[in-house]
Amino acid sequence: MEAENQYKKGLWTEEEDKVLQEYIKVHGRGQWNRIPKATGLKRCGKSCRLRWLNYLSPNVKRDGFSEEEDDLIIRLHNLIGNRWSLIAGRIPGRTDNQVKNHWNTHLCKKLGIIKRQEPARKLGDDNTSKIPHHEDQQQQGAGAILSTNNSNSDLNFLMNNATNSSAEAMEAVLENKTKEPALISDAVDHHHHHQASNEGTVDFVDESLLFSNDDYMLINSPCIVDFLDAFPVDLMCPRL
DNA sequence: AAATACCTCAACCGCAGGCCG
DNA sequence: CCGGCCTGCGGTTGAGGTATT
Repeated sequence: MEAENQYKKGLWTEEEDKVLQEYIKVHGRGQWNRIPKATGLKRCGKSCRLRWLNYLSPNVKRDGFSEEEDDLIIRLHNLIGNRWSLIAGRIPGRTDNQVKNHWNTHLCKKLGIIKRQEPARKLGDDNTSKIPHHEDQQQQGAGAILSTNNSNSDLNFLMNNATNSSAEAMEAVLENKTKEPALISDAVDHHHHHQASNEGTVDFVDESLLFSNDDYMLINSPCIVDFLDAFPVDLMCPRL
């Protein structure tokens, strides 16, 4: 209780920023909880981390979002839902907070998405509501199916409701995800094949394959761009 | 010019998961 | 295995700025 009160809240001052920057210049990132003790800064470690990651880090871009970035965010959101850190990780210079704010303030409006008042339907809880409503898909994007929790039960749901060929594709992807990370192109091929033979259905791809390793799955790589092109917004949100 | 409404985004909060002793 | 600590994530809040009345 008392320990919490010793920390300041609210906007950071230039002075505080300088102190934090100096500390990180010398000691590097991490060990956030040591910062208040080491520097005398009246901020908790969590606050220091957030300030650095969202504002002070030289990697953070401060200018407005470009059309390309918007497009990327929309596509990724349709694929994986509110996984802001994953989305931000694919957009150089953007933080999860920036992406989240940008989505909530600009892109929602742009897409005409209305936030639902009722709690999100829990997958697996209710058999009668397992298949997403068309209306829901319109409002939140099919990616919202995956947004709350990509648990095994969700995965089972997806598998159960996928068409045979897409389920096979998923299985193939899952089998290979621990071995060859770049099998995404196979998934895309599979998708194209499936799309050609089965118009109007929605395929699924395991996000852990997509985002499992930062070293090889850069969003700007031809591979991931191909993949995103294979999942256009209108496919994921059929009547958007 | 003042009051009010609206918008944006930095920061906070609570929770979950990983790590370590 | 358990508990404590740390980090990271997503949802939410609210201060400050801007637009409107």
